[in-house]
Amino acid sequence: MTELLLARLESHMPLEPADRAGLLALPAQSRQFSARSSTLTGKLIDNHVHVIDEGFACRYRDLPDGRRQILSILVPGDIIDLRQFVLGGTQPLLAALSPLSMSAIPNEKLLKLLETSPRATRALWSTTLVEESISREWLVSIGKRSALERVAHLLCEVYLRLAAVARTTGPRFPLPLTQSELADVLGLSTVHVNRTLQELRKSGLITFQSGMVELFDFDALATLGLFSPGYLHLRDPGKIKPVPA
Amino acid sequence: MTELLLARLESHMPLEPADRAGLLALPAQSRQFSARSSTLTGKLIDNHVHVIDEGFACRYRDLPDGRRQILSILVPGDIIDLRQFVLGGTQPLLAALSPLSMSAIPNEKLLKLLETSPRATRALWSTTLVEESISREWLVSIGKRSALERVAHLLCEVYLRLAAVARTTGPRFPLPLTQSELADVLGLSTVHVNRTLQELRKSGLITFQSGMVELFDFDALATLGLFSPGYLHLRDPGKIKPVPA
DNA sequence: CGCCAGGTTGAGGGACGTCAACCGCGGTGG
DNA sequence: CCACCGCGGTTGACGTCCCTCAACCTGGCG
Repeated sequence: MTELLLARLESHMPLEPADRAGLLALPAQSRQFSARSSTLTGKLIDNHVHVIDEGFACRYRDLPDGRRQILSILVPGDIIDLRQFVLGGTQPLLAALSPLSMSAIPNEKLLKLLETSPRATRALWSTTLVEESISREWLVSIGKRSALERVAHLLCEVYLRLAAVARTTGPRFPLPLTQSELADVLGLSTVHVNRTLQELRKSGLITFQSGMVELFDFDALATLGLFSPGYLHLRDPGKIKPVPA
Repeated sequence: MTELLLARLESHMPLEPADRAGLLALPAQSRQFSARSSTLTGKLIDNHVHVIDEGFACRYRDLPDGRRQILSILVPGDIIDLRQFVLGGTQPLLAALSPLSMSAIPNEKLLKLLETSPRATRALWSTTLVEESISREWLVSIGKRSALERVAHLLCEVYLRLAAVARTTGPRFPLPLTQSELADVLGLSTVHVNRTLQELRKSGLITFQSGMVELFDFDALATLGLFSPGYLHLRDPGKIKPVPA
């Protein structure tokens, strides 16, 4: 099993050596997905739980008339189909936002681990609770934050989430979303996202070109977006400090 | 432990007799809260998980400048502080929307059960996943649905959730929210909620007075709100026909 | 009887959406 | 090697859904 998932689990709650060993003993089959923005549904291995090793994906829901809402952005270390595994039923659609590399763990192996390790179970449970916490913060964004605040908030969030899995280089990080996809994340129109990004650029707070973001002043952006990192449940949120302009 | 919680757990996934016995053996202390719209934070019993037996509550988040977003509506059978129990950290604020009756289960008893019953663990895990699923559907509402659609959708959701715990009487059910609170649920202003409710009343679809709702045509409301009940993960969604796609 | 929270109504405004171009660029094929 | 194509980004004009502000109304309650 991937080290990355282990780091993710431990970033939310501590584990004992025995749990760690059990998790590391899980067999993982590596799998690549190249197509961008294509649906992943049906391409994942049945009866396996997938962990993103590299790349970005998203969950989304379509309304009958073509409206689309992106429900979550998935980054390295995120677990794709835990909720399907636990809850069953139908889940939101999945799409790749970039080339993806994933590890697939057979459900029955995972099930066996969960039956013997309550702490590992709680660690996995925790990851789904953190995701829920993020969903809720997005509710606050879409419900109450202005367009400018929403964009600022999202950039802060993604920055910290990527920093936690060492996918940032200083103040820069990849965010392979088109402005239209960003609009579907934020509950805005493409045009308005465009104008909002321009405003942030003109303020000298960010750059955003070809899927790469640079944050020139994280603190200012956090203030602007009414961002406070508690909801991400990172154990060391203060460790990451931005590079000033 | 309350029968209600057991019914809730089994409404999402089947349990074995042993699990059921373990859950029923949990000691529960009953607790009443009378004040309406007051914060519950600090009034719950520490190191206990609470289950709502009767009444309504909500989770909410305040922004520094006074904006408020209600993140979830909690109805009988919902578990209040499972995520605190599993994940720790800070959680959204809680408020009572009506007089509340709750059962409190000591954390350590629950912990002991979870260590011996993986299936009960998954059942409880499932309840948090269903809540997440609801949060996500709210994201779709606030992000993409019009005001009229949002109100219609919410009423359909609450109706089915209450029906699942036998808190509806025919087409009528309690919804003890002011229009201003409804606005904070739906990401709208109070005034616009008022006008939207009037429109639904004039269409003959609903009545909504002093915290009681009556749905005259659930199917029409579901169609209007682009409502499809899958996300609630009820095992018996009734004879409600879903909206396609 | 008066207060007050909640509900209702109207006028006016603003943030964001829609529509429709146009641009720049990488990919592709002739 | 260049013409073409199409997607993503940008811009302007205009429209609208929803917000804000500010009354006023209503009913329950002390």
